[in-house]
Amino acid sequence: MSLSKCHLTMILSRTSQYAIQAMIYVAMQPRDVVVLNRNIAQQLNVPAAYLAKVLQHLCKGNLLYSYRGRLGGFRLSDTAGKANLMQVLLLTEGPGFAEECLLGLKECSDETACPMHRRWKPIKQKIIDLLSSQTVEKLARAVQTGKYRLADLPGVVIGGGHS
Amino acid sequence: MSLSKCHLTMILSRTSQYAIQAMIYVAMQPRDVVVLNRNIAQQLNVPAAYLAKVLQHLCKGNLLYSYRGRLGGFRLSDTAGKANLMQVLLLTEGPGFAEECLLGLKECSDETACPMHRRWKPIKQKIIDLLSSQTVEKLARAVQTGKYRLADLPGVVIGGGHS
DNA sequence: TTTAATCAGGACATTGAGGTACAATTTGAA
DNA sequence: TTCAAATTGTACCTCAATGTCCTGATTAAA
Repeated sequence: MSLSKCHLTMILSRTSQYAIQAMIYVAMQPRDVVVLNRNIAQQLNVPAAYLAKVLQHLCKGNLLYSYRGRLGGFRLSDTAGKANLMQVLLLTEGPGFAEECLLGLKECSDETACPMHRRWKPIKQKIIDLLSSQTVEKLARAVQTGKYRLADLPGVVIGGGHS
Repeated sequence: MSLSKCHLTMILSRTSQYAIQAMIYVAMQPRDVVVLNRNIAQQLNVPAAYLAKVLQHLCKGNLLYSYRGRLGGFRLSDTAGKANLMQVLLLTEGPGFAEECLLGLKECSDETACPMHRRWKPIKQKIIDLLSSQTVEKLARAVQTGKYRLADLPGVVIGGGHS
């Protein structure tokens, strides 16, 4: 019986969580600093090889710039600081990830709804509003003040790249 | 690259969705009617063999009674009508499924929080409140009025068991 | 020009959720 | 007593998400 031993998804995939954490971490660095995948993975305590793929994806979506070769690494794209979490999730979860019916019906709209639809809709909207209102920059600053943590380790360090 | 082709989970696993749908469907039947797994699966348009496992699980959690042999089937347990969705999800998602940090941190509480914690917490509470307030019986009645749909097919039929 | 460091990308391994198949068991009815 | 119909339980299959590994391309510095 493989039921009820679930991985506790609740909204965001592991991939999306890594993506958001990484974006925040990169945004915490000075703008002229290029950060290594290795350092990001270390600081966030996530698997480096997998994180590399996620970062690659964020590059394709123009949220990060990557530099190859010696002294290479990643840095925030010019517009990424103002990017909100919905924009990040658009890349990692795919478009329309917030459209789904709570009970899984293929058709579930105001016209033809599941019995949870009416009460679920405003909550879903609140989630979307929250994710849309939080920018990468804003979250990075929140962590820098020391009030919040990013990784499981307390006190994520600034630096770990080369200028 | 297998990223961004996700299955659009958003909160509930397929298993949980099946469980809730099935509970509502069974609750729509007259109390002395025993419903066949086959009929539930047909009406809800979900795979019967898998649904059987989910139902089995709901029996272990005392939300359903099952009767074996000829004229066997499932019916609501004595208390299940008053059961709310959190109680169903407790079985399918496991305990503590609503505890997790949005960004995936192992440690994320009021004392040591991720940068989303403060704003996420009230929304999570709203979700929990909603799921706690909706009982199986209430949802079943809502579908019976015809205002809401349960399955992808419009108009789920009552009956399909034997008394 | 060589070398070291870094990302890019493909191939592969692992894991768990979702799904299928079938034998064992129980039970009502002929 | 026998049989058919039903659940139970177990074992397996499939697939996508996650994670690992390795080779190649690229670049700066020695």
